Amino acid sequence: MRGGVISSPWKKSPERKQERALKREAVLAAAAHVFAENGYHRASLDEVARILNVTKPTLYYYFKNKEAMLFACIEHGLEMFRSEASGPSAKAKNGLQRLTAYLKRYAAVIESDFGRCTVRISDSELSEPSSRKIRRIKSEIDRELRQLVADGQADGSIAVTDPQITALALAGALNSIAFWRHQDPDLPVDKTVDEYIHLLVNGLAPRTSQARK
Amino acid sequence: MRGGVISSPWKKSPERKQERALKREAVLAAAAHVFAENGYHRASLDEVARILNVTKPTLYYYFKNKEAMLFACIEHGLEMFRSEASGPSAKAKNGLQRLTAYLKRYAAVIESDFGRCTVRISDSELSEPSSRKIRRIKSEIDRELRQLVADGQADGSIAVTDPQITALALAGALNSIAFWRHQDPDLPVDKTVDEYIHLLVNGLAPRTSQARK
Amino acid sequence: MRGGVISSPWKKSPERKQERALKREAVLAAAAHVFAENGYHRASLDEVARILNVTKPTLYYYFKNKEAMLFACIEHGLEMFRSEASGPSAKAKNGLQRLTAYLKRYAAVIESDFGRCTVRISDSELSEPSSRKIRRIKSEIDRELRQLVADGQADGSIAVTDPQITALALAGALNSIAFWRHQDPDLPVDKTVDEYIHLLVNGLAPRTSQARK
Amino acid sequence: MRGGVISSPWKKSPERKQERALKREAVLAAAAHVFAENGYHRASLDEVARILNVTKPTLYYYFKNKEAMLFACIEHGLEMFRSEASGPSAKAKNGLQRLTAYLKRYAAVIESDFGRCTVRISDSELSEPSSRKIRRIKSEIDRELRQLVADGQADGSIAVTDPQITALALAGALNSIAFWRHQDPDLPVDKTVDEYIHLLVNGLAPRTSQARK
DNA sequence: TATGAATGAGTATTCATTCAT
DNA sequence: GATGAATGAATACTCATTCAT
Repeated sequence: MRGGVISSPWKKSPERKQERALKREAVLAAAAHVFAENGYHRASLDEVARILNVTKPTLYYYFKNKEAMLFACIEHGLEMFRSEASGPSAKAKNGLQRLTAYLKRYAAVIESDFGRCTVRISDSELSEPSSRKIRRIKSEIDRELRQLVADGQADGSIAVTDPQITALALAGALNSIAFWRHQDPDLPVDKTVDEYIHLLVNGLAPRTSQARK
Repeated sequence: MRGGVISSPWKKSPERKQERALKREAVLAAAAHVFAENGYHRASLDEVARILNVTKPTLYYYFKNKEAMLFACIEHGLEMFRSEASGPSAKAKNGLQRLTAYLKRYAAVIESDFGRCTVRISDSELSEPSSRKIRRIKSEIDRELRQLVADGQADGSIAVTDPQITALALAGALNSIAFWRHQDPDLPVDKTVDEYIHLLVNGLAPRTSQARK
Repeated sequence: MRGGVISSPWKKSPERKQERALKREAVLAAAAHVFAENGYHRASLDEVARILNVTKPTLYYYFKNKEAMLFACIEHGLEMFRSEASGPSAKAKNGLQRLTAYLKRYAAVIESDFGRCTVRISDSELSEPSSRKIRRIKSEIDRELRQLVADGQADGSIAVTDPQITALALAGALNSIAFWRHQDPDLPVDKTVDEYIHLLVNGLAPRTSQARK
Repeated sequence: MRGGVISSPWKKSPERKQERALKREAVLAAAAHVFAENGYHRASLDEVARILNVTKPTLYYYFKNKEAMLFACIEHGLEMFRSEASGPSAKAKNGLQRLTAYLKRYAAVIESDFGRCTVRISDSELSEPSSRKIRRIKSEIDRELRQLVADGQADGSIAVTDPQITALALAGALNSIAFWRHQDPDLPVDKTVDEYIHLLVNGLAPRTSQARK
């Protein structure tokens, strides 16, 4: 069905020489896809296996658990967010510009299966230890975002009162893309993200002296 | 466990005089709570029943299905959004003020179990006919929100380019509250909502002539 | 739905003065209908109640059990068979004629809900004591039928070797009507029964000197 | 309990080498047994599993559904009827002889679990699509039987007026064996079938010139 | 008498997970 | 490395039955 979306290293025909790591990644990608689409509980390992042209037990060769898969997916997604965070924003002049650039990259990550599944799936689906780890990473990301806001406050390019809540609001607004995106494939993504960010940067209220973006 | 959260008309001791409607509402409230907490699939009717001090089949006396419960929850949640929409915003002068007032009430609804479960649970959990009904109502709400934005545009109190995407962004930002709210009970709700709305109204970028809210 | 088939003494409107016996009969008739249509296990008391415009617990005022209803139905059905057995066949001259007349009446009973449910439903659905009672009555009926065959043998009007098995075959052939009758409502009943009996009397093989019926 | 009736390829001790097809057949045989004994609704998959020394979910490895099991049972039963139909009756001289031979084989099939469950269980237990398929096959079998009767009419070896109803009566008489057979294990089967067929061929009425079978 | 309300027992079904091969 | 086969645990749902009113 969606078999085309993910390319499987098993391929039914025997190119079966790939290294374990590669296959593990393929499993992860397939899992991310299914998790992103259905959420954790509605996602079935049968479907993951089917996408990969593999049988279910095979998945257990690469992951201990369904939960381990979810954990790896989220971890990977968070990694994407973090690596994007430290992206090529050096050239940007001030805090607001750096934040804006970051938000764009953040939105791009959300478009991916890993991003969507990271954003959509609640930590509470995981066991306490895993959940704790994830929350730790998430709060680091939060902190980074908050820091960007604070930086902007410091250099006067951003004017808000509470950086923490602002960070939540920013993330929340962008995260929401993960939820309706796949149902509403008509809306052009790029334009949407730009509009989102424009709103967040400029606000609803009209500006007398347009210092637009 | 969470037995305290919901007050049950059964109460083990037989004050069994309540009308069916009341009990049905209690079932609904319990279901909304469990759905909001766990999502649809992870929610078990056993837990709903336990909260109410009732056995599972009793639930079927009031609802045909698990799905029927979810449908009623979402319908009820949407009803709350809609009735709030037509709230006391008459006094507000311009479009932006009316929109702001609306967003505040919207955020209040999200705080409730019904609101949270309406926002958190994807339509795709429902059967096609039910899903269609829900989507219809949701798009009406969307339209109302969009209309508020457009009104503001018309009277010059709101400056955005695309009212539709703006509406999505506004809703998305507020909806995100439903996802972390219960995990992070430290943050003060009112302040959070105010900050959210302040951000959305004024944007990140500082305003030269502060015409604050 | 099938509410029209059975006339209910409750009638929603209050002619509620009938005697218990009458109502009990109505319950029985409704039960027989549902049993005949669906078999014992697929038959639900909800449907019986619905037909009667009554609630389920009411049925328990007239019968102890679902099983008691079935027992009564079968008992009643068997009673019909037996009373028909002793019908106006006195005028018939010989054993074959009396048997033929009996088979016709037997077939008529099978057409009724009681007959159908008596024939369709296996004794093994009942508890041992009830089942035993029913089997006793059934074997009496068998014996009567067998006797009719034997009588015919005695007066030379019937030529078979084993009256018992013959009786089973006769009953079996007619009973089969109960199974396809309601699905195939096109076939004319009378003609069918006549044809059945003609076959049983004359056999497949052509007769040189047609001493028809 | 009835564990002895069906031999299970699982056998608790692991001779686990059998092919899937074999096991699937074993499941089917067990299901047929339980269906034949209890009817569809009273039959529980627990019992099927118990007979096979297997857990219930295992059954789902071989069949999608309880209904799928029933469908396969009936289909298999019908297949038996059809393959018997085209049995070694070539040597038979005339239509009546061919029909008689067919009826004997038909009766033999009815003795089996598949035959009994095919005959005992109403199509209406199946979903519409399945039911339709079954009805189609059944009517083919009916047609074959009818054709045999008609052939006999044509060559003068059978004298009846309506071949269709005659076919129904013949099948009905034999089918009835499926209903009392297991309750009355004393009666000798072969003799019973012979007697049935003798009755159907020669009729009750004595023949002046005995052209017996 | 009749009913609303509730329940216990049973049943089909799903799915993550294991294990021998 | 991969799979066929099997399972345990959970879960939604049905239905006959009871009981207070």
